[in-house]
Amino acid sequence: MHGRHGHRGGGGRGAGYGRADHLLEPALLCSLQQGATHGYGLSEQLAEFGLESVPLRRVYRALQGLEGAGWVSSDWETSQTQGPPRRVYALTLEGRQLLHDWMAHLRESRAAIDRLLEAYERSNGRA
Amino acid sequence: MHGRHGHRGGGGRGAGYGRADHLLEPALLCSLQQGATHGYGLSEQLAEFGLESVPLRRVYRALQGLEGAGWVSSDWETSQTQGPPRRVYALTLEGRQLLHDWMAHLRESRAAIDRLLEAYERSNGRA
DNA sequence: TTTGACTATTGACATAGTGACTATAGTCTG
DNA sequence: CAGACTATAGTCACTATGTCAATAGTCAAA
Repeated sequence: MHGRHGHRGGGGRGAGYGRADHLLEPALLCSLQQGATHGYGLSEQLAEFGLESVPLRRVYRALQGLEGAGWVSSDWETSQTQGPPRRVYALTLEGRQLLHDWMAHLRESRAAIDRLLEAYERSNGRA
Repeated sequence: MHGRHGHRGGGGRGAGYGRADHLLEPALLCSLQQGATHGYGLSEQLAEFGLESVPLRRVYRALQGLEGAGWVSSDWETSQTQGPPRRVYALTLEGRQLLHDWMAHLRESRAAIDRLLEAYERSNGRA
């Protein structure tokens, strides 16, 4: 049996074994924690996390997935835009919980990376 | 095949956002650095890196991919096994270089995770 | 010697995730 | 009006992964 972190029913994203998986979704949720925004704007905020080169298409898809799972909700904003209508996303309560869990998961990922890095330097006889 | 891993040289390469991805391949290369082994054995060694729940099938596939790219090489070992013949993998020189690059990449991933974790704790008003 | 547990690798098919290209459409500036 | 920028989404091809199962050798107990 796999030690997956199975909670939250949305069948979708199977993070599976991979400790150090996508940073995109957690980064989006983290941004949304500071206030609702639309995908295009979020895409620009990703630079803060070093995710500046994530394709826009992927940001939108991630948001659609997050919404499908109930972790964010969206509404159209038709005025006050600098272009066509925007779909503005907001964190749901469940999303807030997920974000919390996700952060714990990331701490594990970081620990796994550390173990690997240490093993490399050890067996490498130091650089 | 495994398109990515544009690594080495070209600063460009599509990466960038995919920071914290697979630990499996680097972990395999890291293990192989300490001596050649077969997939089944490697699969057991993965526990050291916290990757105990990676499906065997995936380990084999990863090794096939690594070999296809020239980063490891393999030979059959028919005697001295505790079962059927084993395919024993060894790091190539290119694999050694890749491992080095990969570790640098992992340090970046680690930093990205840190940034995210910090942003979370900051905007979260601390837990 | 047959059975079952463990070792060991791989094939095949379905499905999920991604990249690249394309379509649509509103706003703003000149 | 043209053209740049804002803003979101469809589609298709390719890749990665999950899952089930096939194959096969060794070893120890019944």
